[in-house]
Amino acid sequence: MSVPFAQILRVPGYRKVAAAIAERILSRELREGERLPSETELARQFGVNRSTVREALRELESGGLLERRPGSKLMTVSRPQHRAVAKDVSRALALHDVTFFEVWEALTQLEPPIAEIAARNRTAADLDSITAARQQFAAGNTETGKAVHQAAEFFRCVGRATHNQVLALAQEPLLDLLEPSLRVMIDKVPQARSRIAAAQQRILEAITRRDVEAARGWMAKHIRDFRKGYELADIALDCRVHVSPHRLPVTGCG
Amino acid sequence: MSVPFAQILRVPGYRKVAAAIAERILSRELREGERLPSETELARQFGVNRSTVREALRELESGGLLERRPGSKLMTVSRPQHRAVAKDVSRALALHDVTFFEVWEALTQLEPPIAEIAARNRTAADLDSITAARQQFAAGNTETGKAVHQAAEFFRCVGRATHNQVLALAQEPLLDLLEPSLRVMIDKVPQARSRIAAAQQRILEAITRRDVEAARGWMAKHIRDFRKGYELADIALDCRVHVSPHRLPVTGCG
DNA sequence: GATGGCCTAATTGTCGGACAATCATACGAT
DNA sequence: ATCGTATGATTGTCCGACAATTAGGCCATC
Repeated sequence: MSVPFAQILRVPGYRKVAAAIAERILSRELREGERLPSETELARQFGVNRSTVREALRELESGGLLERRPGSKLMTVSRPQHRAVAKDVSRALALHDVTFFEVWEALTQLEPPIAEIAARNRTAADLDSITAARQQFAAGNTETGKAVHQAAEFFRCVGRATHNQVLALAQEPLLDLLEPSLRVMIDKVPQARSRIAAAQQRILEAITRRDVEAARGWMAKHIRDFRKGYELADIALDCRVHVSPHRLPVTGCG
Repeated sequence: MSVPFAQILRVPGYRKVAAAIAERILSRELREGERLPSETELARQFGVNRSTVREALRELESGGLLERRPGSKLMTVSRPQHRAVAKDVSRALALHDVTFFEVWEALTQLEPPIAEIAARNRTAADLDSITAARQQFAAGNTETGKAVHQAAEFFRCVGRATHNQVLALAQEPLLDLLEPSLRVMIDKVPQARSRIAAAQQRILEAITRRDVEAARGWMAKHIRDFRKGYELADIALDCRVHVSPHRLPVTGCG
């Protein structure tokens, strides 16, 4: 057989339009908060129909490059929010049959360094937010769903304290995937709440006195403890993680 | 001031349709590869216009939940590809003014554990692909762009060898963000190629004999070396990373 | 001067219909 | 069995339309 021909690629117009707008955003030609022209105007400029423009806008909107400020009509340029991007990642991982063990292993590797760097770089404001998260969890008399959310929030605050966006974003999907199983665990294992609260306390103390070694060590122990909790709760480590679907209706009740 | 009222939320139809389809995909009711009904049929079922359905499809398509098999008309359900998701993450990070230092620091924390776990879990097939990637880079007489891509490919192969999708996906955005600056570095620092090749060789050897300590250690050194290279190339660590925009035209030349 | 009401124009969300180009499929010819 | 053809389905794109909402200007009132 001779050299195969390259595929003929037909790119639909809505994708070209989306790509053109996306390029201007990525090149900072369009800056955050800037308002996009109206759909009619865009259609005129690109020389396509408004329907085509709208399909392109949906693509950009879904990617987080455009958003509509609440109560506003025109779309504004925006930077994809970390939470939204993380949701996409965790959704992808869940669809790829990621096991709980994989998530736990990643946490094992990622969280201790995060704690260490947080101990090194944290500011007073970071301490405040971590403390607040810890206290909210330690209050403890909340329902399971909220408690789980608060436990995740503690990790998020520590992640932000690293002042490294890459690390902070990297842990977000893990927290998403952790959440559902953590909910089961907290319900099933009576001592889980107090153990988590104690771990948070020690981590917070270490970060407070900038003790990088202790912060890393306690965080490592904290993660190891999770695994024990899962075993106590009879949650198999090799079963698939799930993810709550409520992502697209960011704006809730229709 | 009294308790503020909740915002009135009006969810447009195209988003409801997208959410409804996404939910069926996430719940595995619609399985991968399954073909979606035609737009007309979907419009009939949802009781909306075809234009509305199309906007919803663009949203799902952009999120990677739907794709069109090449040369096919109907959309099929798909799981978001890791590469595509990673592109979104790196794009988001770039737009959030992530500095090169942050990327490097994340690599410092993430890659050594990946090498260690790869050394523990690698199969013979993994060794083959890592070896192939190493050889392609070591051949060395390629142009800069290709060389950079091959260097990243080495990391990818090691990541896959961990058999942990979470870790493998976590490093992908870092490689995307590394690429542009690595291109500059390889061009400016003459000895860069050989040093990278040597590091790859040692890492590969360690992974081959399942020496987890050595794998972690050499990888750590490899990453530290990157930093030296950047200093030699006069690339400031606190400058923003960039990302190539060619993401949306996955299908190239229009 | 600030506030609130009112009017007009602009904008979005949605609809209906239309058509060319392409794809899927069955049928028939060689 | 392979190739050409006819037919229907599907997508990409267009046009035009309309209700609901928002933006912005103008004016009266306090």
